[in-house]
Amino acid sequence: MSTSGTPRRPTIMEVARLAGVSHQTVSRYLRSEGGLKESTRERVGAAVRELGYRPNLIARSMRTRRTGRLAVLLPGLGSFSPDRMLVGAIAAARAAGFAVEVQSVDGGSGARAERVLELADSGQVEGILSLAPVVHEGDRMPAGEVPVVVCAGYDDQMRGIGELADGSVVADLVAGLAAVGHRRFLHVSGSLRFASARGRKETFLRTVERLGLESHGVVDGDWSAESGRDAVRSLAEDSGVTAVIAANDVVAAGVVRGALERGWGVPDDLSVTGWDNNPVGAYLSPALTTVDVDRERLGRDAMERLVASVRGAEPALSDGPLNRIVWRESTGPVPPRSR
Amino acid sequence: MSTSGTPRRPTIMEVARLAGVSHQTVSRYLRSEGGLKESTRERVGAAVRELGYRPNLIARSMRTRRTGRLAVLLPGLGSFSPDRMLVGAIAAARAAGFAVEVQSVDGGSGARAERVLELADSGQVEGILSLAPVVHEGDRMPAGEVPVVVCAGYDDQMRGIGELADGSVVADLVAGLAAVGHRRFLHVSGSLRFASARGRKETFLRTVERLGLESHGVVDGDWSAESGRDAVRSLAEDSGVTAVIAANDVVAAGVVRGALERGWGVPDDLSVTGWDNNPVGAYLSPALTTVDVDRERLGRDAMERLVASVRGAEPALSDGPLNRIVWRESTGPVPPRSR
DNA sequence: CCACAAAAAGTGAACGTTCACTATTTCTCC
DNA sequence: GGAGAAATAGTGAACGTTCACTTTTTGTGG
Repeated sequence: MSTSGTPRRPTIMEVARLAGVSHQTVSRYLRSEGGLKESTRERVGAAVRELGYRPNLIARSMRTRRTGRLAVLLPGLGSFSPDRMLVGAIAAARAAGFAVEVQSVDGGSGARAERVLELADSGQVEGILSLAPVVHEGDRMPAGEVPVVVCAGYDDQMRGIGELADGSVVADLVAGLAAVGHRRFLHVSGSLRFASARGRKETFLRTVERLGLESHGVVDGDWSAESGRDAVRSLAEDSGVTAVIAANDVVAAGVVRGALERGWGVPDDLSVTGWDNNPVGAYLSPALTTVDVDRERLGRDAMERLVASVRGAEPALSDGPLNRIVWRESTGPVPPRSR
Repeated sequence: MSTSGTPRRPTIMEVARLAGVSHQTVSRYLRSEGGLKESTRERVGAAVRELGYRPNLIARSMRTRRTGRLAVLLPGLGSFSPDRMLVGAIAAARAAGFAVEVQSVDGGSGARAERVLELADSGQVEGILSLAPVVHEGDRMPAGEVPVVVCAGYDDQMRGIGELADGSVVADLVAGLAAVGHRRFLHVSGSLRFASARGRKETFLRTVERLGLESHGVVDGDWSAESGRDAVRSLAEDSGVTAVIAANDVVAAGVVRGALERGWGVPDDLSVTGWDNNPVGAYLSPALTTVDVDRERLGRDAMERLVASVRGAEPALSDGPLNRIVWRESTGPVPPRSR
């Protein structure tokens, strides 16, 4: 316990005095700018350590007009759960030397657009990453200064990462089922306000066409189990559908339930796939075939794009598989007599 | 598009000039400090609007030595998923006028303790909320200046909120099962580094004792399905256990699986309860009895404690039920012949 | 109408750093 | 060893706000 009231933190000036140099030299030392004689560097370093000096980042921000802070926007409500993505995004930001300010915005993509503008305008952050859709009305785009990256959003910016990667796996899913005889498919999509939902839907349709299969169509859902259950309920008895690609595991759980309620066996009469690898899905009966997504990497990649954009550089995106199909019991060969 | 390069933002000085007052008067206006003549207030307001002036919060921070920012620490890895809590915490912080900086820390509680110290020391945040355990080695507690609240942590600070509330529901769960005849219970806990896991365990033991029931003991798990499955596997044939309280839904799914594998019916031979209300749990067979937790409120309450602590006030915590038992198919009356 | 108090407004410095210069020291080469 | 260049170090101002005062204006009672 020190005896004085508040033990004011030492400043660059005090370090300079102790080291016997000018404050500017200390400043250079702190920015590790080079151009310091070895002996000087050591003296300053010793002074810094002796005083326990730590730079005042706010004062620095004030002078440099850079905050070293990026904002991440989270959807406030709803089933979309960005946890792992957030962790990945934060890790990437930290690795790049940025702090992350997180905001969560209730309401739809319009509300988020408002917040994006507000943030861009505040001068508090150097870039903005939104993990949910953002729609800008008319010309009210954010001022040119602050880059914005939207993940799972309307913007096309993520197309190179999320959508295509997503897509290829939907294609694999369909192809894998086709390989065991399935010909007629149904897709229950997620909320189409999400790029991920749109991407999966489009890829589904493209793949079915490309492989010469039949689509019984797409039911536009909302990521809920109920939407999956309803989709199966409203299927005609003679629809001929033998495989359902659900938007995620929760929807798939609803599809399975709906099928069982109609007396259809899964996978004996109907194969069902999910998405997300919800740990509980492995314990459904039948255990759910699903897609394990490296959400952390998804967030990391998005953040890397943002950082690159802030710095005016090219993003260095990671490679390797982002999604991995986990085949389990809810999928199987097509039934002998197609229903 | 303006013709100049960067359209520097207007400062308080320019507002003052336009309004024909001193910069100090503008400053007073901005802080809505009162003591301004109505006519003056209007003139300044008009100038602010005309210039589109927005205060430079960094400059303000520099002078006031307050950042208006709180930090939230997230566990980097592991099954613990703080998403809804984070959303709640952020909402509460925003309502109180604070921005939130989120950090995620890989590694154990020791690593988090390091980060807490680093943050407390940085002068960048006025308070720290950790959503995962933090253990301080020896005397290296954070400097007195910056309040720290640990949610789901070793600290006793949350006891009034999380643990007791949790506890009461475990008691209800056990009592509910006892009411339909169960006498001998097993608890599969979560990782005991989490206060929530410890709280549920303690309450389980206390309740069993209080109601004059029998505990077959507690298996210390790690929130994983495997730990639940193992717990059931290693149960003696004649253990007499008819009800298992699992730490969460994933563990419960493992317990159910383990029971079915041994040929025990759920709930005919064994009742199983989970925790978290994982949406997929409703579609397990049997559908999982679980506890629906208002995680958002959990986060909000924790943040409210932090804000109160920063301001030296008493926290205004919300009331109403935090947890709600959802009875489903995985629980039922005790089997006629107790195994 | 004046003395005095209270209210309103103004003045200059300070917060802790970096920027844009200038001054000094050190090195290199003939 | 000395001129010139390069490396190193120093000086003062500036970033945009609020703090701690001081000055001016307005209001009040005798």
